[in-house]
Amino acid sequence: MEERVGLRERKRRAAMRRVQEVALDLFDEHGFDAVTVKQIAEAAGVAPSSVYRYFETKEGIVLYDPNRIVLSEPARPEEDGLRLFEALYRTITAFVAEHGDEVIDRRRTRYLMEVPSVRTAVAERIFTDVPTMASFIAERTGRSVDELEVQVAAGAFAGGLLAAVRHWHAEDYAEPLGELLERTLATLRDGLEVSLE
Amino acid sequence: MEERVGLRERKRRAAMRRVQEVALDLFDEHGFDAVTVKQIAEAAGVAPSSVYRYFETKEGIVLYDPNRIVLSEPARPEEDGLRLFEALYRTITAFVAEHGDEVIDRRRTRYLMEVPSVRTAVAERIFTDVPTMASFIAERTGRSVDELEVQVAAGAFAGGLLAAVRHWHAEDYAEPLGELLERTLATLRDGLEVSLE
DNA sequence: CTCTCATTTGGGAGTGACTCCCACTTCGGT
DNA sequence: ACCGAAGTGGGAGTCACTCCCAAATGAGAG
Repeated sequence: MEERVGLRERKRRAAMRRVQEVALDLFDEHGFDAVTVKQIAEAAGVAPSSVYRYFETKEGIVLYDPNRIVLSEPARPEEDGLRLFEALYRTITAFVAEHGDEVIDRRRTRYLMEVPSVRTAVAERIFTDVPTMASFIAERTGRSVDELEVQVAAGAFAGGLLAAVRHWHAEDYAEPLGELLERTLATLRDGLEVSLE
Repeated sequence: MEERVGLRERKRRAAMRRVQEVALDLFDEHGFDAVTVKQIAEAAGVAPSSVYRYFETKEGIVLYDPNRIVLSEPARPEEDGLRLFEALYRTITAFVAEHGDEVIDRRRTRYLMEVPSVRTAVAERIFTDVPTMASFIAERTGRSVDELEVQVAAGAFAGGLLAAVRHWHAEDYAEPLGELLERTLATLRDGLEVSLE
């Protein structure tokens, strides 16, 4: 399972972490908008063009999660036969468990939630995954991806989860993530009306 | 109810419509990305700085709806005492009824749904309204706007509706909008699991 | 260990969205 | 007709992002 990684890749990742590090330092000091990519590149000792190669956009510098685990394995076997939400719940909580409550790098998160252009980038990324989510739902429920209900469900999920995370942040991470997710999924599962009575 | 509008405002709106018109022409011919704001301004006979004054961004040119009716009156009286979804449903269908099925200017819509940067702008605008939606929900259900469930519901709504509109577009507007909305709201109301069984 | 090839990096040149500013025009009310 | 307010044109500038290519540097073969 260990991915083989040469010097090349190691250097690249080191550089990326360094760039992100100094970028966050500069952002903390002057604010996201007041810092230029050129300044970041200089401070990190790389060329501006390299920064774009690494992160695509300025927002990407904040978005990048060096510890990210790709959990795109096409559904774990033990989730087969479960109803939709049970499967989802287990997938998500497994993910959270692996990371502890430290899914969150507070430093980055502040920008993810508060700087408008970065917020937008986050939303965009989440909604990029809507088709994937729709496939997942379609698979679990035996429906077609193209059905309205499936699409709406996927969109509602994305929107609901995004709102939940923003709420979590707004309340200063007071509620344990696990609990929060459970309540969020329950709301989505049981219907918006019922759960609001 | 008629808003008094002087020559100044009339000229401004005429200019905006003209700019949008020629912009869409140019987009149709060369593609959104290949057309510069300067070209649009020239073709419309205004200064580039005016275009930005009017629309804020290039995407804003497409977003702008000259026929938009502001329906932000704080809840119509006849909706009082209704349950959340009934009130929502009536609000939305009333809006649709007023506009016929012509809520949609096909020309603009194509760009709203297909050009990445414009798509993003649409999503952004919708999610800008989430706090408003949350207030609406909070009011109707006697809960606090700050509650997780309320926030999640508002986010899920936004995401669900966005997905519905995209589905509608993807299917070439085959289904009547009223029906589509009814199914969408039903899915959100009754819960994502139930309605997918 | 060395040579060669495939990648990656640095940095220069350029594009275009968007901002700032200010002199000039034009509208609205007296 | 006149004055003050608001809008317009257009010049100058910033910065995110792209394209390109020559120089540098790992990776693998012999």
